[in-house]
Amino acid sequence: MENREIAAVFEEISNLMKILQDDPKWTFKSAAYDRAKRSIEGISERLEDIARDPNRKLTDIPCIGEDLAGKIKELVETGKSKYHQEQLSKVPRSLLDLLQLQTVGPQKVRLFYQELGIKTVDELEAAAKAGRLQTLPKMDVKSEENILKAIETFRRAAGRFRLDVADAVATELSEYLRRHKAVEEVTPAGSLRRGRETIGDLDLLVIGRDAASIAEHMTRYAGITQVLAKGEDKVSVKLENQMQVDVRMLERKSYGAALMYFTGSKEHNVALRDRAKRRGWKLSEYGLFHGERVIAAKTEEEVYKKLGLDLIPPEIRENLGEIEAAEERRLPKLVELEEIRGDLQMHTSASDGHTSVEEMAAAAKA
DNA sequence: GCCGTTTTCGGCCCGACTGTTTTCAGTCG
Ligand SMILES: Nc1nc2c(ncn2[C@H]2C[C@H](O)[C@@H](COP(=O)(O)OP(=O)(O)OP(=O)(O)O)O2)c(=O)[nH]1
Ligand SMILES: [Mg+2]
Ligand SMILES: [Mg+2]
Repeated sequence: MENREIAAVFEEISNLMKILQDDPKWTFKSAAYDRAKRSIEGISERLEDIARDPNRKLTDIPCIGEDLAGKIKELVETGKSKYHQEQLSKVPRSLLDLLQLQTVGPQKVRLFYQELGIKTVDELEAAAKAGRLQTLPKMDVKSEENILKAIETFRRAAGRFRLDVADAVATELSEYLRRHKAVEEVTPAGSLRRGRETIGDLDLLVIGRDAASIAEHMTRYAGITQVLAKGEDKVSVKLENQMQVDVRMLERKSYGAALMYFTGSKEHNVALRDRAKRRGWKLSEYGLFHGERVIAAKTEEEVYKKLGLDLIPPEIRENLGEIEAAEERRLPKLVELEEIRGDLQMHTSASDGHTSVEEMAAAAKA
């Protein structure tokens, strides 16, 4: 069984828990399955190999404890997890699709299912078109329209974008934003700044004087098909190529804390905020605070320093040990673009090449 | 369900936007 299949099972368990809500600690357990899923996705080695190796421990993997190690073993050995199957048997599996829709979370999935017996996206669409959703508590015409839009988006299933594609869009949008006179600085953040291979959406941090007029400027960009949300501090839009763009406006005095927040990852942010909290402080996108007093906010380096950490490069901000390394001043020195002299790839007779490693080496020497 | 320079039990990040909330719930970043 492949890692991504195991991750998919954990994701389903997490989502089923949110829908079922029959475990008193479902919020935390669901989050634990989520973290385990993300942790597994970041591992290059096959879990199956670790599970079968008597000298290795699955519990050495972050966010995997005794229980989840057992479930991984069970999945590797039998291809199934009893607990997963049990949870699946309680509700129709298609409810998991509903949870993928924007503006539809666990509470609404439960509401639609319990009140109207809605099990599938098609059934939800029919109910929305018939105006049956707006009669429900916490619902109205607008949220019903939003759901119909979300269903359209879901059917087009944009998926994730390659880093270079997202980078090109970010460059163009940044140029557009900078044309507005209230904009002082635009910094691409999120998974793009972390240099991930694929990008789910574009996150742009904008420093400027007049957030409201910047938001207005953003929503007038020509390539926009839908404005998902627009408030005083942030705007979310959908572009023609189905890419979502989240634009967050903040003041320059918060630049460092803001960039840390918007660069993430989520897991890294949660770990840092927890660390601040333990020290009696509070960390948010506005800064690091002791009560009302600002301890640090202007630069990333200052905020990390006050937290007792060396500046962590965006590429490794995943809460997979980098915080401990930064604390002990043993962060790795990452390879820089200028240091890359070229790209070399060779196939030898060990796989599908024609000559042996020895012959290749001899030819290279000659 | 995981995890530990305050804990092996008892916590688990913090804030913006939307809708109708009249004091907040749900969803999302
Ligand atoms: N503190 C905190 N920050 C969050 C949370 N969710 C997202 N963020 C921050 C960190 C993320 O890197 C950043 C952008 O959110 P995204 O959902 O776009 O995630 P990201 O860009 O990391 O990945 P993506 O490729 O878009 O799926 O916002 C959260 O629940 N808490
Ligand atoms: Mg993103
Ligand atoms: Mg985003």
